[in-house]
Amino acid sequence: MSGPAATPRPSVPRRPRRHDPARRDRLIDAALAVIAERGVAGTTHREIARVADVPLGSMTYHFTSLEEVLIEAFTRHAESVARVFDERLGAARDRDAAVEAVITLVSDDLLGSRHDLVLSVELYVAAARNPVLKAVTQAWMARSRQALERHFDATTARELDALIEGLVLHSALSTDPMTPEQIRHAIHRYLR
Amino acid sequence: MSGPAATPRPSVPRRPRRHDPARRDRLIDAALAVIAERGVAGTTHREIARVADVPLGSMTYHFTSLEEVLIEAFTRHAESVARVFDERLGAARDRDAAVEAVITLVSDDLLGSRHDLVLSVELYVAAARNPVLKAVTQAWMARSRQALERHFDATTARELDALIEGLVLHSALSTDPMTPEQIRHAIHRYLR
DNA sequence: CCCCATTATGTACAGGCGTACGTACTATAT
DNA sequence: ATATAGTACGTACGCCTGTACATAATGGGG
Repeated sequence: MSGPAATPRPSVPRRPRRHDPARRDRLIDAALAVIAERGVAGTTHREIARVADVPLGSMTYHFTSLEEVLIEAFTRHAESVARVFDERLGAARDRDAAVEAVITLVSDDLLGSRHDLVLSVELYVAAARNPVLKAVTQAWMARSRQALERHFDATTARELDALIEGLVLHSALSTDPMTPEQIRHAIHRYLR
Repeated sequence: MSGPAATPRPSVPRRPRRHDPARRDRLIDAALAVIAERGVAGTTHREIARVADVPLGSMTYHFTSLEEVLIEAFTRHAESVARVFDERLGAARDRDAAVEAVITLVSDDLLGSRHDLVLSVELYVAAARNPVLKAVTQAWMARSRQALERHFDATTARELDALIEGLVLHSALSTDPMTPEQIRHAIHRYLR
């Protein structure tokens, strides 16, 4: 019989170590996926680790606390949405084009992704209790308003921003969300 | 020496039993207070019991689960806000008065209470994952729209409702919330 | 090529959680 | 006055959590 030297079969096999330089980034994306699916309340170290397929210990190595994970995740989300906002409005060359950009923004970008929609509302709630997240939210809002001010005066930009917020949230929670035509109608009526 | 009959000093004194018929109601209000202060995520049987000053066992006696507590609490919140909505708009006798009612609603009733504000956003998030709470939210929205339709056509009512939502949420999250004059300006501009 | 700082991995621990349940008390109907 | 249903109270159990930490492996700078 062969000797006991033939890999004594450890009761719990240690999984092979992986070379994974972008792991921290992946963890932040995994966190966003978990938040979108289960909410901040259901977001745990273990669940994020499961989704990203890394051991639990990896979470505490890359982040000092769960709060840090949430902050990094929401910062990334806000940045991502704000960038789309900037791009759409930056590409508009006159006021009419800007109005169309806003309609597309609401109908396609914001309402098109349930993922992003849920993340935004989760951020609003979290921001109510975490000063850092509140700052993240405010920076995001300021950036949106600034993008609108490329085409509209300050007062209009602020009010239009609020209207966008309302249209999106309202549609998100409704059984029959507003159609793109209805979105268009509302925005045109306000800007008429 | 006196016999051991002289109340043998139980190591943990049992608190006196109280006659408390309205306890279940109080628990729902306590739940709303906890949700407003700590969020749904921080709402536990024990915390609600602490706030209401009842033992833990009282929670499981009056409610079959924590989810039931949340549903009852949010239902009460929605009902309370909807009632104010109804009353304000019901008292308006013409369209101008209705416009004023909407402005008061946003400036005073909705933005005036941080408590209610937080509860509403918490409900939105919870509704994204709980079908019962989603129904509660939708019934509330339908009722608001119906109240508006006493004075405005259906399309205007829906759009105005969205604008209200946006103005409130936007102000709630901002460092410098909109003043009543700014609220008035936005609503008049949309309805002009 | 080798060293070692960096990264990966598994596990232990203390605390909080929802829920179940046995017991004690009391208001009310009889 | 007594029986009973309803309510109040305390506590135990198993599970999951965030976090700390000991150990192992690797790849890039000298």
